Amino acid sequence: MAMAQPSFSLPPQYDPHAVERALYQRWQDAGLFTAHADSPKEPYVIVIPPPNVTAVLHMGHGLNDVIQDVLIRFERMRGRETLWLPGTDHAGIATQNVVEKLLAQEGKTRFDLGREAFVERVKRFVAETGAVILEQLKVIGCSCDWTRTRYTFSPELSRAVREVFVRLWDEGLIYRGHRVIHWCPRCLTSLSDEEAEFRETNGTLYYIHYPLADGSGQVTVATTRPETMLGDTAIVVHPDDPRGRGFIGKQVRVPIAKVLVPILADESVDREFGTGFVKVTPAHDASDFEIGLRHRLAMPIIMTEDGKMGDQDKGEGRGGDARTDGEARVPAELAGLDRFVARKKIVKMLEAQGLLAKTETHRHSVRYCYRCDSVVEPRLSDQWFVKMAALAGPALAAYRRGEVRFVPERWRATFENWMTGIRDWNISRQLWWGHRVPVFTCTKCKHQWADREDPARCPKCGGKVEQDPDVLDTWFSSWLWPFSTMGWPDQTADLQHFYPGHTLVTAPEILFFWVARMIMAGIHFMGRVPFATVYLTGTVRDTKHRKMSKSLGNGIDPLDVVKEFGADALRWTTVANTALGQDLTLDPDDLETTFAPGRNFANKLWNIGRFILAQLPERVTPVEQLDFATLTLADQWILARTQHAIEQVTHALAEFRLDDGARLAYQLAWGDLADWYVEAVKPRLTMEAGSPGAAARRASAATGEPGSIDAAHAVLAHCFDVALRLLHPVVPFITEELWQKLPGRKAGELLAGAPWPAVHAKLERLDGSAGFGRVQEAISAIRSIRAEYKVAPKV
RNA sequence: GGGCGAAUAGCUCAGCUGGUUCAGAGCGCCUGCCUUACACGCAGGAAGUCGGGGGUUCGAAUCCCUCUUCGCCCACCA
Repeated sequence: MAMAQPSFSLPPQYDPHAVERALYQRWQDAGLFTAHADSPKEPYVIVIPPPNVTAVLHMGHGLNDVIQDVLIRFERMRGRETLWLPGTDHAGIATQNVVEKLLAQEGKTRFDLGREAFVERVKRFVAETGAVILEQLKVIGCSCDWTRTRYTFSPELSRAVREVFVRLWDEGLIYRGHRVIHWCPRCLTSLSDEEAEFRETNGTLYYIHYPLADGSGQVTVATTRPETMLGDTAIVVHPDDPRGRGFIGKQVRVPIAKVLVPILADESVDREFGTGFVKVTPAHDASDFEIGLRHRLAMPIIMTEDGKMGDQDKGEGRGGDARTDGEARVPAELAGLDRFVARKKIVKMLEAQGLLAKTETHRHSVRYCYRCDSVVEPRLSDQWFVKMAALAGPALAAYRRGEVRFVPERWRATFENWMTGIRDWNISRQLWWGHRVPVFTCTKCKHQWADREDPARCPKCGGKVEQDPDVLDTWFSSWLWPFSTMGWPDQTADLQHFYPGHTLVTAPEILFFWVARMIMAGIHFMGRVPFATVYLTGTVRDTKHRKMSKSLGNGIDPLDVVKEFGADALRWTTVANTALGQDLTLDPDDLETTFAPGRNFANKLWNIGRFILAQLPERVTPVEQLDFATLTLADQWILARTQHAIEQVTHALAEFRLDDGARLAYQLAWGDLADWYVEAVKPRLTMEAGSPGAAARRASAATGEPGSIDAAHAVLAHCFDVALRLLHPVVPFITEELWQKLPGRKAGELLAGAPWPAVHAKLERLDGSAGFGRVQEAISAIRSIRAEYKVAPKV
């Protein structure tokens, strides 16, 4: 008796490339990603952390954006009006650097072009190559609302930036600060505290003798930056330090600079460190600056903006010993030398003069520019600052009222710490690429104000007006992102409907840069925290636990992975391997091991689908309409398992435990449905055709029970359908492709827009006796014995 | 100097409020299978004193203390 051979029209191997692009297009054409501000549905909003316009997709984005997409797709299926707002950041320093490098290849600098032409050049560059990354997000399946793509430097968002600046100005929260800031001698701009990152560095501690002016001896100081001695205007010692006794009040001669400076008492000196005597360079060290203020010291700048030794003594002194403000602090032999070259030379000079006491290796934290890795040079300068205490207070209060929470929770302490000890924010950058500081000064009456529009002349005296040449910190536009993207300051429908949003997914590295500031801006300008939950991801690392980075060359290109394994494989590995907030370790040298599991799983689904689809008739009875009395133990078991999985997966995803959700759904599809149920119903399904009586009821080989083909079809269709829905947020392509093929599909119906499965309580209760569990145990035991005694499977 | 995270099978990691889904998954390894959905597969199997040491408890991978080793963040480490 020949069995009917099921004819499978589908190939046995799933080919992601054959379907991904078209499916994405279908989703988009169906308008599934587009949010509607007039929707009666409850909104669910995520704003994307805008990647730099010059960025190309790396695994960090991959992790971040896939997590966001899983959440968005989950909530979309749960019936929320989802808005995932995409966009890019103009990335002031980063982008300017990129274009400057391009210019350098032509042998030019930005100064050769001039400001206007340079900005035009950057604009052109951004227009040509910018937003590549947004296209890449589509390749990995991100369901962003592309009708709402935003850019931090667009006219609309620039208007919001300007509005915010003017408001803060009018509130007195922006001021001109004269102090030592972080200066990047390569980028030629100031940096905020956050942009000057600490890095442990092996340095040298130089002990240098400073001879007393009266020739009665010398004091010795320790410094890691001997070149700054040219800007010394005092030596300080702790007032209670016995070593200082007899020295305080005397003068020393600063070697090489050949100026006289006083020895003063200051309580800030740490008596445990060095010699107890500290050289004070007020213009080139933040704490020395404080000392300088206390003692009204002169503050000569002894370096040029690009980090070369140069006599730029602007006579910043406010009293003090005016005689020490030498015109020639920088001797000719040092002038023009790079600071590190000068350091070596100065050390040699000191050695020659017998003034170098000793050197020690010294490991300490040095600040580096976060964009170009240059050693940051502290430098006295005038910059625009935002008073942060006024913003942090209300934000912290809202946070403590529980209006925003962090997952994982452990970030609480870090956040609160920073917020309570917050420092004013240097927002001016000496760059050309960015929002121009909207501060205007009358050349005639010196009236200074911030304006929403570019004024033609001074409103007070009608005099000529000059705009501040600086631009704003990139993050000064980023911190407005949750509402500037929705049309603020206009009260748009989007703003009213979609603000505040719900979840922010981002890397902990930008907790201070961005997240904290968004919370402050949200509270200050909108009166509401911009999101209820901040999900802080882990970091993507290689197997040596090094952060993946371009410079280390240990990165994985997500697009390579898509090419080789498919987008779902990339997403699967990413999601299934990242427990909430834990780092994601991937092996760049073994993509096969890293991404094959996802590819294999997609293929498994494909084949479960092939099998089931080959069995199912045109019309399948909905499970709810089955006569439960006719269900076999296996039927009951898989139905109950499926309901249980719905509960578990839903709970896991709602709690941001995406890895659990993914694994639970995987277990349902592969472990339960494929491994057990499909095998259990095979005998029922593949029996002889043409005998309606026998076909209707026949013993199931697994349980010895009767079972109808009808029921088997219904159960298979139901459980597979549920599994596809549960898996869709994680692996959207393969699930959509298969779901499309299931019987009863209406035209235009898409899984991406289908409802999330609900638990049928009736079905869940079916397996009360745990009957099939015992069958499974028995079968496993028999298989063990068979394997042990090498019994052929068919015997 | 302060804070945080990690240490579980050869590898990468789960294990959420302590106890019948607590010793798990994937990969790798061993044995047997091209069983008419899938060898990107199926069945079976070996493999961990849950970093060390104390403690709380009737009971701890799970809670407390401590130590060790990695890693991260913060701090005016001249």
